[in-house]
Amino acid sequence: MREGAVPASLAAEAYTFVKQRILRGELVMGQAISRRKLAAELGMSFLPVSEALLRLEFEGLLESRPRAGTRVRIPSREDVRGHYVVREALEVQAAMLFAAVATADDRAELQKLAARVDALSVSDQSLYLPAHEKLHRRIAECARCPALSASIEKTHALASTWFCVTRPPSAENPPRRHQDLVDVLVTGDVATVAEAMRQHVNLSLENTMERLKPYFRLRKAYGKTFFRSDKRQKLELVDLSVVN
Amino acid sequence: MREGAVPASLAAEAYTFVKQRILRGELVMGQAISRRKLAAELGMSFLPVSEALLRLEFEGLLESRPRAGTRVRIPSREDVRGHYVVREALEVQAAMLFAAVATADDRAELQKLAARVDALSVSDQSLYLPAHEKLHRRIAECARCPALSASIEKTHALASTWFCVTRPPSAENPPRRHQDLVDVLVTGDVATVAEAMRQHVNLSLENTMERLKPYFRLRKAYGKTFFRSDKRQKLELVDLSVVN
DNA sequence: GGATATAATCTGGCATATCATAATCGGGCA
DNA sequence: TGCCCGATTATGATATGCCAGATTATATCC
Repeated sequence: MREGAVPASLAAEAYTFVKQRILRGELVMGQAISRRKLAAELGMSFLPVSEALLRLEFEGLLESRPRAGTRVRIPSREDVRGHYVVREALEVQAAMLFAAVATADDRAELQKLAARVDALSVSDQSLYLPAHEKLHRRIAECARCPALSASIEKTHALASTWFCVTRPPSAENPPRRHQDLVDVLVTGDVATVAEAMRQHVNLSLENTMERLKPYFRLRKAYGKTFFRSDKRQKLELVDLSVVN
Repeated sequence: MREGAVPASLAAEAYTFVKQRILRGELVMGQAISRRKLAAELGMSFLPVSEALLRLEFEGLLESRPRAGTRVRIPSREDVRGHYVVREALEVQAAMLFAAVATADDRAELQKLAARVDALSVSDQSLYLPAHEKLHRRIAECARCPALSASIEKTHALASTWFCVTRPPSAENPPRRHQDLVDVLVTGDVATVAEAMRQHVNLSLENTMERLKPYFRLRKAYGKTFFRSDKRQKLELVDLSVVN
C-alpha cells in the first residue's frame, strides 16, 4: 500500500488512487466511476485506468457491465456472509500461528494496539478504522507468513468499503472487545486462541450485517441498471435513512 | 470454468484458453508466453490477451516484467509454504462447515469420490488430478458458501501448476489417504474434522515441497532474466532431471 | 401532466500504432 | 574456443480512435 515514490506504472498509480478514494469514503457504495473522466483527472489515457479498475473489480471492490458502466460494489447478504466465512478462516489461522511463533515484543506491542483500538472505538471514529486494521494486520505479520498477510489484507480492503456508513455510537459492544481478544491471543494455547478469534470475527459479522441491512434493499433497487447521474442514488439514500 | 457457449468477451476467451493450457501441462513452469503470438493464434488483438494474462498474473499463475516478458511462474519455497498455509486455513474451514451442514447424500457421495481418488492415485496419474480436485471442490460446495468455494478453487488452480511434474509412483503415501480423511469428515465432530484436514493439507505440503525441490534452484537460475527462446530452459531441465 | 418514441451522450471493449527497454544475434577480438 | 559490444528484434506499456450498446435527455402525442 506504500506509494511514496514514483509508481511503477500508470496503471499502478490509478489503482492506488482509486483504492484510496474508496477506503477514505470519498467514493460510496453504488457510486458510478467514469474511466474517461478519471483518466483526464490523472492525466493519462483511459487504458491504464481500465486496467486499474479491472483489478479492483477482481478484488470485489467494484462491479461493471460491458457497456453500462462501473460503480463501487454494493454487497448482497451472501457477499457479506461469504466474506466473513473466508475472513474467519484466514484470521483464525493467523491467530494460531501468532500463538505459536510470536515473540514477547510482538505480544507486548499487540496489547498496546488493542488498548488504543478500544479507546478510539468510543472517541474517534475516523481514527478507529485504520487502527483496527493495523491491529489485525500486525497479528498476521507476526504469524510470519507473507502470503497469509496478503490474503488478509485483501479481505480487509474489501470490507473497508462497507464501513464508511456512519454507525450508531457503538454502545453495542463491550468497551474492551479487542483488549480481551488480545489477552487471549497473548496468553492462551492454540485451541483457545482459535476459538477466541472465531467468536471475534463472528461478532463483526453480526455488526456488519445489521449495519448494511438498508443497503441490501438498495442493491435490489439498483439491480440491473447502472445509473450515470447520481440523482436516483441520492433519492434512494434519503429513502434509506428513513428506514435506518 | 465452464466454457460451453460463446465467451462474454475476447479477454475471457483468452483467459480460459491460457488457463486450460497451463492446467493441462501444455505450458510448463518457466515457459515464456508471447502476447502477440497468442493474439494471432486466437485471432484477436493483443489487448484482450494482455488483460487475460494480467488476470492470471494476479492469481499467481504467471509472472511478468515490464519490457522483458511473461512466463509461467516458478514458485519459491516461500510461495509454496504460504500457499499451503492459506489453503490449510480455507480447507479446514470448509471441512468444519461440511461437518456442520452436510446432508446424508453429501456424505455418501464424498465417500465414493474418496475411494475413486485413492484408486486412481496408484493406477492413472492423469485421471487422478482432476478427481482429487473434484473431491476437495465437493467438500467446499457442501459447506454451502460460494465465496469459500471460489477462494479454494482459485487456490487449487494455482497449485495445479506445480503438479505437472511427473511424480514418483507414489508408494510414499498410504493407499487410503483420502478415504481415511473422508471417513473422519463424515463421522467426526467439528474439532476432529478440522484436525484431520489440517494434517491432510500438511502432508500435501511436504509432498509438494519435496517434488518441487529441483525447481527452486531453477528459479534462482532464471532469476532476473526472462528468456525468450527456450534453449536455456531445456538445458536447465536436463540438469534438473539429473538431480531429481 | 404523463407516457412514449427518438435523438444525443456516454460507456466499456477492442484494434491499431508508437515508444522505451530487454533479450538476442552477429561480429570482432583475444 | 570464449567473451564483449553494437545492431536487431521482441516485449509490455500506453495513446488514440472507433464501435455497438446502455443510459439519459428531449421531443411528441394523448
